[in-house]
Amino acid sequence: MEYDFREVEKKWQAYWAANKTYRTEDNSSKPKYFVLDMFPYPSGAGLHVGHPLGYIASDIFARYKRLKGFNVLHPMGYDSFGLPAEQYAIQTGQHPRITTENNIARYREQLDKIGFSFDWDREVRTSDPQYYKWTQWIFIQLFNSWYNKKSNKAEKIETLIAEFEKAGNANIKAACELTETFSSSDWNAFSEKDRSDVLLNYRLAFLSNTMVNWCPQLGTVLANEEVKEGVSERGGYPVERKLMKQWSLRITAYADRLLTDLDALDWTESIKEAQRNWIGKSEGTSLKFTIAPSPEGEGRGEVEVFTTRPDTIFGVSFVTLAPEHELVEKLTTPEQKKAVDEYITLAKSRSERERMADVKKITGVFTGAYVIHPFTEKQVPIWIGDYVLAGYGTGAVMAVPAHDSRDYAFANHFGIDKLIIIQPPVEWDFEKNSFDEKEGTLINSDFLNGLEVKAAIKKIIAVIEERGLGKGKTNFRLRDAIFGRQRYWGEPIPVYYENGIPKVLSENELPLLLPEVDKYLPTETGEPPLARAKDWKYKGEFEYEYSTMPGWAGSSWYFLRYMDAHNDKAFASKEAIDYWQNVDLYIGGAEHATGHLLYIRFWTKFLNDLGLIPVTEPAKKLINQGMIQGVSAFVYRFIYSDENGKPTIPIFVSKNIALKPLNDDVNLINKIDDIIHSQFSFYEKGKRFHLAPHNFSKAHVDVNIVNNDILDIEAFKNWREEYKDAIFITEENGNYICGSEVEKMSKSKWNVVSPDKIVEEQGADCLRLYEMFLGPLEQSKPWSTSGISGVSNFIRKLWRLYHNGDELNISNEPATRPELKTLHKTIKKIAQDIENFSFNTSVSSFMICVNELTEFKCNKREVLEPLAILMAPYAPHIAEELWIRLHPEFEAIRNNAKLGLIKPTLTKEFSITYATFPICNEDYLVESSFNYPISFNGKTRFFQEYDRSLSKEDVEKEVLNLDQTQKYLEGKAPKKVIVVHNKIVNIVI
RNA sequence: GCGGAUGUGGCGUAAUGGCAGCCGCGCCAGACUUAGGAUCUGGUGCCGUAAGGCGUGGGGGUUCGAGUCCCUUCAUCCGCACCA
Repeated sequence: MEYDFREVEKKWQAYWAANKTYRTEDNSSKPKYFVLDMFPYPSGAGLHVGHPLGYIASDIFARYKRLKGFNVLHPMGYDSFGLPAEQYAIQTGQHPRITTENNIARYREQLDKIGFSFDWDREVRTSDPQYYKWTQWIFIQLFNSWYNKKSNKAEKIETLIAEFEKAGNANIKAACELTETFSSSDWNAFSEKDRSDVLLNYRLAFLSNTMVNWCPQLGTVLANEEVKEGVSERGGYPVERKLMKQWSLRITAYADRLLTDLDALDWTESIKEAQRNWIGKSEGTSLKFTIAPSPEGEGRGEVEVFTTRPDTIFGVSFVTLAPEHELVEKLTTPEQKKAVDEYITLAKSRSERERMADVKKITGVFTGAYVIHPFTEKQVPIWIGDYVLAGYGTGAVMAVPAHDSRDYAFANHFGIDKLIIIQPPVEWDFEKNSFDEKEGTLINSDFLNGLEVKAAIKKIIAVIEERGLGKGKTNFRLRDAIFGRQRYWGEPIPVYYENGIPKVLSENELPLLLPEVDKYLPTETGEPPLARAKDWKYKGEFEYEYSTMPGWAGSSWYFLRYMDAHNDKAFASKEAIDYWQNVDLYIGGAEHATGHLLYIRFWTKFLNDLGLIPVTEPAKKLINQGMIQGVSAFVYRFIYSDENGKPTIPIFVSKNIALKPLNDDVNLINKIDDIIHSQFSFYEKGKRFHLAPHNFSKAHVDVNIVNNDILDIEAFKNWREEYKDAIFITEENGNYICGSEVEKMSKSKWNVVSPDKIVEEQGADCLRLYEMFLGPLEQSKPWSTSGISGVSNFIRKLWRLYHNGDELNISNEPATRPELKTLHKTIKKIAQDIENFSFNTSVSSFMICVNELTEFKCNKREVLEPLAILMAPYAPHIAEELWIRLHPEFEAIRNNAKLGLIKPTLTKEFSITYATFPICNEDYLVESSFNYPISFNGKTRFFQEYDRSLSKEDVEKEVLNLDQTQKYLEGKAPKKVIVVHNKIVNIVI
């Protein structure tokens, strides 16, 4: 009888669950190993075949480590706060909690069918009050902390207050935007509100007026990484810039550490590079320009710019301010006021998307004001341009058109002079381009003349600092992380307002539960949904903060919660944290490069600063699995309407007809003509039909009703009510052919393939092996099931190796040397592959191994028992079944297991999960002779076998004496003979 | 524009600087047969009857020897992008 995967998989899944086979103990004499997957957001579409890719890989690794004698923590949970459930709630009124719970139940069911070795006793859900209690708790710690630049870490806010009381803020070096200094007596005289305002400038969680990405359709602000190409990542709605009072986290305080600590991490270079890019460290100089006095002679202060090229100071021909710059209003002359006001209104009205779409479009306006060049004393005009960003540097730049391409474009557009002050080392046409490189010799630059660029930068910084014009400064592209979302389905921010002063809840008041609301929409006055909650007041009196935390809050520390998931005294116990430390192997998608992976590092460093955890990084090693893309299917709908402009019964045209060039369409016109004539009397011939490509609309169709591009027409008619009576124009053979395209797998594209079908039809082990067999883990690839039969056959072949018909057929005789060679070769390969995360090559090694053993007709226990263990990480169900069959003495246990009668402690020992990974004995791999490839000028011509112990010199002698060698030498003497011992012989003629 | 990655049969892919194409799919031929999406055997990079020749996106280089290292160029994918 064939291997019955359905029965076997079901049996063992029930057994593992009943006996908690994968439960992890916190205290163990074994070394620890923490394997973590990025937990999923439980979406309504369920698990698709892309999800398990990473999970299977991490599961293999976790199982391997168990076999290698490690105490493995391999948990799973859900990132269960988020937008889709809330959008669904808005549409249907169903509480997001219900939606989320349903989705989680479905995910769990799907995950269970794949045979993962997760310790479900440690499951976390970010939307669980027992979990988000601690998310809120960490927020409170952030609120109660400031960043001390002297000690280079976060400290309790009390230390800061104590210093203020003693000496004001003069000696404080903090990550802070506040520039005014105050003395201790000032501080002591401040009102409570003043103190609160001052402290907000220092707190790591703080409230401030900031430019935010506002998405009107979603009714919320978004973080920078939630905005892609000017539209929201979720939903694709337009995003605009807006000034709002918002909670933020001072991640910029950690910019330098987040950057430098990357070097020591075993993460892929591309992720590290993406983070470096995102943090965007840039070293330069701040520089003050005095504003030329007004015609009335009054001084008007200074404009401060940031530049990385202070050496180009003599090439400055104008200064540009961002439209939002605070000096704009003050500077603008009466004559220019109208133009400037118009420009600023225009700049504001442009959405982010428009602004980004026409990056090349140069806009700007002259303010009418001038600054005085600090060295030449000449007047330099001040312009406004939206190529200057308000949020970066000082929001103002000194423009050097000859040596900066953006300034160049601006100057060209407005006809401003360019001053060439660097002699490029190569021929350069300044009529065509600016010369931006940091090389060349300074000219027309007074005391910098003759210096090379690098030397000039050094010298000018010294001069600038000496004259007090500015100083060396480092800027980061990284912005503080906006933390409030005007949404319902998230963690409430544990803050209330007492007389306008924000205050945090105390620990024993946590969790601050998410209140019930009547609708999940903003209020009529534009307040977030939480403002709808009835009688929701702190101590019945004070208003709570109405915004909730962003999606990334809960995921920024979850790895710690797995260590001690049910603790209600702390986010995790000290013992658990000290034992588990941090994640040894983290597997997840590369799309989190600048979001989640930056935030989780930030929170880890923060918690470390407070002495709460011993590590400064969340994960030692990170692997990014590739994305499994979907192959979308399309139908081509012929667009037409009746005389009232209403669409009538849909007509779908098969791909090859729809995509035919225009001239070939006569038949189609006639065909559609006939159909229309027979169906609709109102049709006027020739009036509405002009066949052109735009007559077709291409629409996604559910890939599950398409097979090899052929549409299941009946299923399609039932798919949507409006297609019930649809008409199909098929290919000649009667098939309707769909178009196809590779796209990201998503519900909206109807290309989601769930793993369920494969598990149902081929088994979980087959899915696991096949997903690994697909190719290197880190590579993205479109999903395709062609080839799965190879894996399926392999599993049956493996089974037959252990069985004769229905009976187990195992011999206790000693194995032969070739059999042992095959086994040990495989042991070595599998161990190497797993450690290199090369799971695809493992699968082919298994195939080779089973093919060879089948050929040997090997049924020796000495070989087949270790083989079962090797297979166990990849195909745990069949391996477990073989294991118990190999050990008939476990029969009683097996029977009891079916009844769920066995104590967990007892069963664990009998599960293959806790067997010992076999050790490769190299002795079996070595052959006594080696078959040398004999090559001439690098081309292999024939082979010759020699004893491995034969020396290089003797091999050379022997080879040269061979008849075949003489044949290829054609009587000539070899110029050179290279013998690489036990590898190759190359004869150069 | 900057950064990261990838280019190998019909397809997915494999090769510590040492026989290019392992393993699988597909395809071809055959065996068995209760006719199946089963199993087994053989073949399958391209050109050529063969001997042989040509082959890892293109060009160049290092080397006895290059898919692999170096330079250059092209193509595709991903991330960031007016960051001064």
